[in-house]
Formats: sequence, C-alpha cells, structure tokens
Amino acid sequence: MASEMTARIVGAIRAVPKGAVASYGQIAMVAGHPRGSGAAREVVRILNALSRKENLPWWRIVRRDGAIALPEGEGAELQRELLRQEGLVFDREGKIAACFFWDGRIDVDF
DNA sequence: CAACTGACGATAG
DNA sequence: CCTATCGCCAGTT
Repeated sequence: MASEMTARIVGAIRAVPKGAVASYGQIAMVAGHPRGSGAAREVVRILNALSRKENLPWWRIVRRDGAIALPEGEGAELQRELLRQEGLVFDREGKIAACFFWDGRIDVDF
C-alpha cells in the first residue's frame, strides 16, 4: 500500500452507503484527518489513482456544496446519471440536497 | 532529485 | 457574494 492513510480513505469511500453522497472533506475526516486540513486533496488523489483499480464508488463523492466536482465532459454527466439511479435528486442548481449527505456514521438505510 | 499538480475546503479580505 | 491563499501529500514530470 502507498500508506495506511490511503487505505483508510479508501475504506471511508467504500463505507458511503448507496443512495447517499459524501464530500471530500467528509471522507478525509472519517479517515481520521482534521477537518479543514488539505486532506481533501488526498481524496482527490486517491480517487484518480484507485477509483478504477479498487472499483470504488467514485460517483458518490461530490463537493461540499452538493455540486458535482468533475468538469463537464469529464464524467459529470455519467456521475449524475449514476446518482439518479440510486435515487438521488438534483436541485435546480444541479446540486444535491444536504439531506442526501452521508452522516459519517454507519449506513442509515433509509 | 525538485517542482508541479490535483474531481477540495476553510479562512481571510 | 466573490477572489485569493494556504494546507496536505502522493504520484507525475
């Protein structure tokens, strides 16, 4: 492994329940990093490096404000599609409502 | 080996 | 409300 923290972040990403989304900072926080630190960038790195390899649910990771982080044409459309399939709804601004964010706790299975 | 780069986030101005 | 900066760190160049 690249490092233990990488593994923890991967674990956190995998822990996001279906039908919910999590922000980069949230993942970092769950992985044991202080909030506000640049750890969110680690999540970015990991997604780019392992989303495919480790088969991670990369589409459940969005911006803190609920917007899709990917640039249009880079998979944003696909991500929206996948999230819709999980029952998520986008508001008029193309953002996900706060109530869809993962609690950071164990799955809540609605 | 040094510098740059990210699908970010919080704070300050 | 918006722009500017720093923080963090591994993979790339």
